[in-house]
This record gives sequence, C-alpha cells and structure tokens, in this order.
Amino acid sequence: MQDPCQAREVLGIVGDKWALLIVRMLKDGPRRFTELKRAIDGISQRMLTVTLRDLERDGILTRTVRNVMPPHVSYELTTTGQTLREATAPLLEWSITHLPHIDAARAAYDNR
Amino acid sequence: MQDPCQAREVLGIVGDKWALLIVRMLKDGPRRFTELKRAIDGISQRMLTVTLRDLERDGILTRTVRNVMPPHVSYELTTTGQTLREATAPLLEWSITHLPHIDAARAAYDNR
DNA sequence: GTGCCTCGGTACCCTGTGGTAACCGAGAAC
DNA sequence: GTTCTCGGTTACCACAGGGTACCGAGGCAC
Repeated sequence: MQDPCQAREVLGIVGDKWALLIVRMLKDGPRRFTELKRAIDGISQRMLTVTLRDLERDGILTRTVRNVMPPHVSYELTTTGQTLREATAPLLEWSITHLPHIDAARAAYDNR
Repeated sequence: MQDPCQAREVLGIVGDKWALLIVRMLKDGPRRFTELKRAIDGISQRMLTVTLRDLERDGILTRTVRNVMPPHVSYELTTTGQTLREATAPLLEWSITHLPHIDAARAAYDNR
C-alpha cells in the first residue's frame, strides 16, 4: 500500500465537499469571492474562505487582492489547478452516467 | 450550477477517506474482510465495516457470505465499481505527478 | 453626520463523524 | 478447557467540520 497513501493525500486536497466545485467554477477564468459564494449553492461564507485558503496553500489557485474599497479579491486556477481540473473530468463524467444507477442501487438496498 | 451538484454527490460516494483505497484494493479481484483490514494501513475495523456497507449500498461492490466457521466474507467490485476505478485512475496519476509540487507549495505557504 | 449598504473575512459554538476499545459467537486447534 | 480466528457490533469520546453572528472601512443617500 504505497500508491494508496497518495490516494489518501489527494483526497485530503480535493476530497472535501467544496473543493471540486470551486475548481470547476474557476475553469473559465478568475472569479471574485462573492461571485463564487453566489454561484455555489449552499456554501457558507466560512467554508468558502476556508476551502479557498486550503486550495491556495496547495498551489491549486492564486488569490489576488486589489486594495480598494469595497475590497476586490479574485481567485484564479494555477497551471497545477488546471491539470487537476482535467484529471477530475473523467470522474465527473462517470458521475453523470452512473449516478442514476447508484440511486437505484441505494433505493433497492434500503427497501430490503 | 447543476453539474456541480453531481460533483457533490459523487464526493458523497467516493470522497471519504477510505472508499477509494478499498476500491483500489479490489481491482484485482475479490478480497476478504481481514485481508482488506491488514492491507489498508490505519483503517479501523469499524470504518472498514461502515465504508464497505456504504459501497455495497451504492452498488459499487458486492458482499458474499459463505456460511462456515470461521466466517468467510468476500468483497468484489461490481461492473459499476470497475468503471468507477477506471474513472479515478487519472486522478491517481495526477496525484503521483503533482503531489511533490503540492507539498512544496504547502511548505512555501507555511513558511511565509 | 448618520444610517445602511457591500465585500471579504474572522470568532465562536455546536453537532456529527471518525477513531479506540471492548465484546460476541461458533468452531477449531492444542 | 483454554485460546485462537473471522467478521463483525456496540459504547464511548475527542476533534474537526460547518453554521451563525459579527466586524471594518469606505461609499452613498438623505
């Protein structure tokens, strides 16, 4: 079990509830904090802040502050972030094709 | 934000600490409970049980009990599970190539 | 000048999740 | 008869994840 240790690490990076959603939101260029908050349904201000910080720390995205009033902070994927997004694409495709099947499996399991 | 809702769901399935490790362990055929427990370093008996149940519920793997003493229970990927493993392969590859870079980014960030 | 708005973020508190440890049941080995 | 194995279940407990409330500084209306 050496590779799987990396699997565990990669989940530490993208495995939380919001990271992939944020990465996905940034695929078409930089976005501002409030823009992300509005677009990602259900995320709290705190969780957006925390997740963005983590992703910045991991070098997935960059945080750019323009020191004006009201504050203007924008987030943008790094090249590493771009490759990450590409790597997660198959998983997203998988989810689109298989989620109905999984919902069915769940329903069947719960009905036993 | 409709696709990302699916991203959230897929994380509900494979996004926990252990699910991907288990899926990976099963790639070469069925494994027994204790075999998995020994192979996946650090997993507790409880978490192995819980995670296996969840994956079974989602139709990712099957649980087969041979009613003998001592008990013999084996787990095997379903075809859905196989496709999931294939879909996660790029992500694992990404992690192998980028984790050093990410560790470096983290260290740099923390040293500021 | 005094409310009130926006943007981005922090402080605090609570809940749920995951981990540890103990126990179980039935046969088999010694 | 004691102890081991396999595959769990249950009770308990700490910690992290996540929600809510608040903040600060400028702009703008009145």
